[in-house]
Amino acid sequence: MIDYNHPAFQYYQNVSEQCIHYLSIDGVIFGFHQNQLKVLLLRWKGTDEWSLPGGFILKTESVDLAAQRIIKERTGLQTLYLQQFHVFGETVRYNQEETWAKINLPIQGINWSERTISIGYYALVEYAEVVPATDFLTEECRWWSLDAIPALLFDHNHIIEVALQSLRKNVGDQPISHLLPDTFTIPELQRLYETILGHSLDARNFYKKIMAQNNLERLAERRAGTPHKAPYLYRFKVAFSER
Amino acid sequence: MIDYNHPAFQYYQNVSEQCIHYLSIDGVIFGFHQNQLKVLLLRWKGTDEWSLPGGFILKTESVDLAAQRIIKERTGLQTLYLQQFHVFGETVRYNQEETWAKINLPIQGINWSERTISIGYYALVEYAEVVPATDFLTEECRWWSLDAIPALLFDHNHIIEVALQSLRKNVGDQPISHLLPDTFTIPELQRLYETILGHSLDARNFYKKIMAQNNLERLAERRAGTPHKAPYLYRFKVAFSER
DNA sequence: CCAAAAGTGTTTTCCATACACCCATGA
DNA sequence: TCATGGGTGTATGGAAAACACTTTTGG
Repeated sequence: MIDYNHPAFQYYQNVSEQCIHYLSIDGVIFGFHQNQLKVLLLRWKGTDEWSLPGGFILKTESVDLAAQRIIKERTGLQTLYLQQFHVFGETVRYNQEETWAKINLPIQGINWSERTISIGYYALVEYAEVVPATDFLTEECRWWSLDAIPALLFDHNHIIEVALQSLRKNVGDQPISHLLPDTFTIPELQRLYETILGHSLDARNFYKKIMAQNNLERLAERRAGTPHKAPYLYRFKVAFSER
Repeated sequence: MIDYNHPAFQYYQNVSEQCIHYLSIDGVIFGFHQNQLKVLLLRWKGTDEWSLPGGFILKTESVDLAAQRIIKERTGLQTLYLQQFHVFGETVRYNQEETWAKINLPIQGINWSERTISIGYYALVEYAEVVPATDFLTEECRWWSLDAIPALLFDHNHIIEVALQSLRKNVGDQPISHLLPDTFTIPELQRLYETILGHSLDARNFYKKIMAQNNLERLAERRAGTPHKAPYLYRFKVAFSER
């Protein structure tokens, strides 16, 4: 049952010593590219199975910092906007046998998680700055469009769903700027809101509302290389983007 | 250091075996009485120190059910409206030595929590139905008005603050009816909203807004025994209160 | 009759929505 | 020149806010 030479064995042994049992973190990393909201997913070694990035909390580490560490490792980012959004605490969150069979790991015999309570965090990151990195259990890390996400391992489809609902509900408070590059156009910003909210917005009303907040400054340049009329570039005013 | 005969020792030994380490639940139980928002607090045996009710999660129990169990034990209620609102995961949430000295318990030597991550839940309950009950570590359980809460043990003042912010933010979605008795008056309902929101409301606008939701039915009777004009009694319509 | 709270309607303001035309650009 | 998306103002409707007087009751 247990392959003591499997790298996962060593990993879980370390985790078992240094981390808090029964508890994990799952990260829903949102990015925005080509007018689509994306999440970063990992493909497990030797399989076609995908999951969210996640990890465990060191006994000496705050939960927020654990989430940062875990997500920094997958994105290469130094600074992160993170938001805790839900604790998934059911005793049976998914079919364990089925899942372990899928990921082909000899960990069902290890005295680690009969169950796991997961604290969900979502991150808002700038797509272009992310350098996706796998961990040693996975062999591919890449962005998926929200509307094309496959059936994931564990209950991760559900977690993404809850993360999105939470983001949607709180979109007014959140620093959406983190999802965008330094400069962007108003139509791009509108697509972002539309994708998060899940419905289209009126361009004129959107423009008015955004401008009323007085958070953007228009640059002299316009976006070059578009097939049509070149849109102006904007940037979040510093006081705002520093939030 | 360790008094093996102390009842707390036995308790923590059981907890240590059956419950998840490093993790706890704290409950902010909101009630409403005499036009004031209240929370249920516990006084620790032989001290003047108060804290929120809390407890631990059985290894075999879902987090939501653990919260229900813990709060049912302190309130005697059979049904509860509960809302998970935040995870408090700092490594140092309060001064442990100081706190343990205050509560006068010989648990600092027990191999239990170097730290505790706490999942915060708030409950909305009907004040009059609650029969406050102590646990074996405490000798008094009673309601405190939100604006008269003393300095509490642990970081519980902070937890209440965060719970209140969360309730305030979500007040529109929450089943406020759980905080009220079966029948109540419009001014009472208004006081409740005012207390949660932290500012006063215009009675005429409030009346219009509440009535526009079409959730209340006016009863034939009025509230008796008031020193002034007797207000009508109302009740939430069944379809609404069943939510 | 006086003090205090209950009960109620109208006006105004503001925010959200609906809506259409011209402009710039690349193909 | 045409197709496509960018950029912008005005008018309307509905919700929220401002606002005051009459009614009821106990003392």
